[in-house]
Parts: sequence; C-alpha cells; structure tokens
Amino acid sequence: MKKRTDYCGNITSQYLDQDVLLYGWVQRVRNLGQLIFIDLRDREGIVQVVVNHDSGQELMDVASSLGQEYVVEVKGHVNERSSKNPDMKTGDVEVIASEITVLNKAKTPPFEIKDDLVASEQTRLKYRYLDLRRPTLQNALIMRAQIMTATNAYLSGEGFINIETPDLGKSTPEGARDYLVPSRVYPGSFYALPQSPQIFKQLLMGAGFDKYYQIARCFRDEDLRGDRQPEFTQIDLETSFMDEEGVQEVTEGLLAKVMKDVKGIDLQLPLPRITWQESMDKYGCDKPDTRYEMLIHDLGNVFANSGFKVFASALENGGFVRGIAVKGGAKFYSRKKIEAMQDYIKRYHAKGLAWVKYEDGDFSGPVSRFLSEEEKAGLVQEFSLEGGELLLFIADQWKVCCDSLDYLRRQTAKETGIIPKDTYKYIWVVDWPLFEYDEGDERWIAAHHPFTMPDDKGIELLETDPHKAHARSYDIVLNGYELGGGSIRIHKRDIQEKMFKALGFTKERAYEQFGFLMDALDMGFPPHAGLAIGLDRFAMLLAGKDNIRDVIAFPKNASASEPMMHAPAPVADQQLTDLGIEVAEATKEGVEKYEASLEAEAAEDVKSHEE
RNA sequence: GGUCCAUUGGAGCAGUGGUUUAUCUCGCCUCCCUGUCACGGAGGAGAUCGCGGGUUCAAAUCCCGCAUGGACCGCCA
Repeated sequence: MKKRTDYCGNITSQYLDQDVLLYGWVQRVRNLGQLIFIDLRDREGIVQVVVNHDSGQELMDVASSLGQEYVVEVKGHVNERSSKNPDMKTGDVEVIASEITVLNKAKTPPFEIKDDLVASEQTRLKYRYLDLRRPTLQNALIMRAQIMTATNAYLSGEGFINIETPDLGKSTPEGARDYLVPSRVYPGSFYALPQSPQIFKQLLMGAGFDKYYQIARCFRDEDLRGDRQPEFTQIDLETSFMDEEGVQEVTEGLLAKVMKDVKGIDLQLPLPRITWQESMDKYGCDKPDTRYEMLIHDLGNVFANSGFKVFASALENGGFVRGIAVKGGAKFYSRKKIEAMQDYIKRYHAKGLAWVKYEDGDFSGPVSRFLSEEEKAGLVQEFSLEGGELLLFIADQWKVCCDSLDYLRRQTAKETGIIPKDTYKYIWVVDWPLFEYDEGDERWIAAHHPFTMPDDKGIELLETDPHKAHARSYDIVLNGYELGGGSIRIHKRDIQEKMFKALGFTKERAYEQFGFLMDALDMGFPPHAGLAIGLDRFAMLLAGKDNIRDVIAFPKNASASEPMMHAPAPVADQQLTDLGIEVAEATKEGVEKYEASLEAEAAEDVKSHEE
C-alpha cells in the first residue's frame, strides 16, 4: 500500500493546498444531495472529506454508498473551509476528494463507535475490537503506553536494569490463589504463574544486579473488582543498598517523570507521609483519599457520659464512637437517603447509623434528643461546625467503625461533589503492622508478604510477641487507591527463619518451600528493598476512568471470563490425556453444558453469515 | 461461598398497583436536499419483552427456579 500522508487527525492547516493520501474508517456520512461530507476517522482523530457533483457522478456514487465503519483510502486536496469548525482539531480545513477506494465494507456495527456510548459491558467485551475504536479507549491505551515509555526512560536513566523473570514458576503457600499450568513432562505436577516476581527479584539482588526493574505481568486467581483483574501489570523494581528513603526517592522521581510526561503536571516532592495508624484513625482505611478533608473524629471524649444507650454501651464494651461531618449534608440528605446508607453499611457489620443535622445553631434528627447541651457544644467544637452539616456516627468495634466511616466518607464526598476534578493527591502510608489476623483461617498472616523486614523493635518482638511487630513497609496511595507498595526485605537467614516461625511454618515446611531463598541469604546477600506499582490502576487514574477494564485492551469480565474468544473453555480430551488430567465427575455436566452453548452460538454465527 | 441490582427491536431506555397497536432516542432501509459537522425533511422495516415453570379469564408486568451481566461482602501476602 502507498504511504499515507499523515493520520486523519493530523490534517490541519499545515497541509493547506497540498495533495494528501489518507486511510481511515467512515465515522459518518452527511449526504446533502449534491454535496456529501464524510467524517474520516483514525486513531489520531477525524477529518472532513468533501465530495460534490463537480467531482463527477462516479465519485458521488461511491461516496453515497459508504456506510459506517467502511475502511477507505482517500486521495484529495486540502482546502480551507468556508465555514470552520472550532470544536475540531482539523476544523479549519477539509479534504476535497479526488478518489475514494473502499478497502473493506462493514456490517452495521452492534453499537456506534462514539464516546458517549453506554453499551453493556457484555456487548462491549464481545466486540472489543469495535469498543477499542472509540476515541476514549484509544486515548486511555495510548496514555498507558506513555506511562510505560516514561517508566522505561526514567528507570534505565537511573541505572536500573530491565530483567525478565519466568512466568512458569512454583506454587507457594501464603498470598493469593495461584493460577496453575499443568506439566506434560511431569504429569500431575504443575507450574504456577507468578503472583509477582517477588522472590526472583530478591534473588537478582543476591546476584548483584543492584538496581532491577521490570514491567511484569502478574496473576492472581481471586475474585474480580472494578480495580482488580486476574492478570495485571506491575512496574516492579528492587534495589540493593537502599533503605526506605532511597526507594521512596526513586519512586517519587518516577512518579514525577510520569506526571510530567503524561499529564504535563509538576509533582510537588517530597510526597506527604502518614502512618498506617493515623490513616486508619482519620480516614478509616489504609489507602486514604486526601483530595478532600472530612476527616473521621473520635468522639469518645464527647460522649464519655452519653445518655444514648447505643453510644454508651459501645464505649463500655471497648468499642468506639466515631463520626464525620458532611458539609452541606443537612439539606442534601433526606431521611430516605440516610437510611439507604445505613442499609449499605450493614455489609461491614455495622449495627446502625446514628445521625443528626446541624442547622441554624441547633441539632435535629432522631438522635438529637439524646444529646446533652454539653455534648452539643462538644460536637460544634470538635467538628468546627458552621451550620448545614450532616453528622454521621458509628458506635461499634474498631474495624466496623473504620470500614463504615471509610465508606460513608467516600460516598458522601462523591455525592456532595466536594472531590476536586483533575487533582492527583499522592501520599505514602508508612509504619505498617507486620501481621494481620485472618478471621477465616483463625491465624496470623503477613500483612505485606513474608519477606518483609520488621523494624528493629519488631525483630525483638518476633520471638516474644510477633503480632505487635511493625514492618518496614510502605504503600504509595493515589486518590484513595492503593497504587503500589514495597518494603525493606529480610536479607538475613536467621530473621527470615523467625519470620516463617511466627507465621506458623515448621522449619521443615519453611525449607521445603523456601530453602533456596534461605540458602541464598546465607551466601553474601546484600541488604535490599523494593516496590511495585500497579500499572493498570495508575493508567486508570491518570486516564480518569473508574474501571480498570478501560485501560486493558482485552480484559476479563467480572466473572473472570472473556466473552469475545470465550476463555476459559474446555479442551480436547487428548490434551487432558497428555497431561494426565481427568475432569471430575461432578463438573462434567457443567463442561458439557458450556460446550453445548458454545456450539449453539457458533451455529448461529454460521447462520447469520449465510443470510 | 454470600448480598443487592439489571435483562424489553441492532444499541440505549419507557412501560411494571393485571386487559395497550409495547414508548422514546440513536442506528438501519427508501426518497428529497450544495455547506454540513450529533445536518435537515418525508416515509418505512425491525421485538415470540433472558430462559423454564406457576398463579389468573388475562402476565413484559405477580410468584418460584435457572442463566447471563454489573456492583459489593468474603477473598485479593
């Protein structure tokens, strides 16, 4: 094919009075009878192509036969428009067509290729290649590529070496459920896809590559969310001879570079820091959204002598009374809306939601009659009330208070519109607990991962009181999302052994699983530390999307399946035989049903193409 | 594993306190139109209301089950 002059979206007045050759998709045809306008689209934008009766009947016939999404080649001459369109980048000019060749026709697409489309996720994913033609998704993926370009430039510039690690690894205990890949050579044995390259990158430190990075694919077989996919990408880095400050400085430099290159924003460094405890107390979560205030206040003092039984009994039972003040919430929130929120927070095991409104110097609402004059004054002072606020209280156990108020804070901020647009607020969350309690398994698990270095006091506590230990780990948070996290790693075998012991591993089990690492630590292993940033979330936030699927070319749906090529899918019996795998009797029926539905769909496709 | 919501022409929606010609917008088809840019105008086609059962004289509408999709809880070191 002949080389095009430029992208459609780049045909501006710089090409005025020149002949151009363009390729693109027909966005829209405006047929005015003896004058036809064609909007021609490619990844850079849209340019207007004009055909009129002076161009000859043949060209008019071609132009009027064009349908949406036809792929065409256009030869023409760039003219200044008589009526310019200031809303378009190419709006000052138009291409007077001399030749239009249809390279491929298109069936009417199942949905229109435009940004304000609201098609169902299912339809969008089934015809993902069409969905991806929409400018908003094109721009999101282009922005994602820019982030990767900036990352590669920055980290290689800082002396980091890009090293690939295996995707076929070994299943390890702890952490998420693994994706397994059966081995043909060793039937009955399985590789595991990496949840992260954690151990490999630590071993690379042991190998002497003191600055490593990788844009690494990671896999976790857990249920999905709007910001979670089973396979995702991390900007993964590890360094030797650096502590918290060193890693955080590198990270901040990287973030600043990306913000500058991708968004044109000068990031103010250093980024603020908050301890985990303070974040939990003030924001109710470990990933605070600092774009707005509305902090959580502990009201234990205000309600120390409360006559309201709900508050009093919570405090007596070692619980807390905490609350937030929603500015303008008194008018904004009807009783019905508040009750809906109360319903919602039941999922965090909140028993109720107490609330009062503060207007014209007085409190109203069902709980207001339980407030003494002293408590009213205390609330006004505690929240610096100005009038018009809705106060939401949770009286419950610590975790319930945190979860509920975190939700209420985010939800009311969103609904009352106090979140500033196009704002990027980063914050480091530091000084994490080393362990957290797993209520399901009734045991202590690593809060970060089992290779995280405890702080000095924590090393002592490992043997006596491990659950009080703090970790030398840090998370980087952007606009209320966990963007990334990292830690100082354990580089001494004896500490690593104590760590496994505290996690409930027998020595035998620890060596069976991680013997190679402990051996390595014993052979001149440098102090090291690192961090990983979730590229998908990063791209999602910078692209202003609220779902990670919008920055992944071919994502899985909420049930971890892919409706376009139908993955996962049953395989041929011979493939299973080769691997020494048999489908369990109990699941056979489901497999057959699924196979039947795939066949039915294929049959329907065949039929629709024959018509 | 659990909770909630949704499913109506190709796309997005209305209708849901029982009986309608099933609404509107976009798209699609035909015709008209030389300055549109979400072109405009006239006409037209297109839906067994996700599937299965039940209640009823009568179900898109009420009830039960299932499927699919979405959000959330659990889970995600």
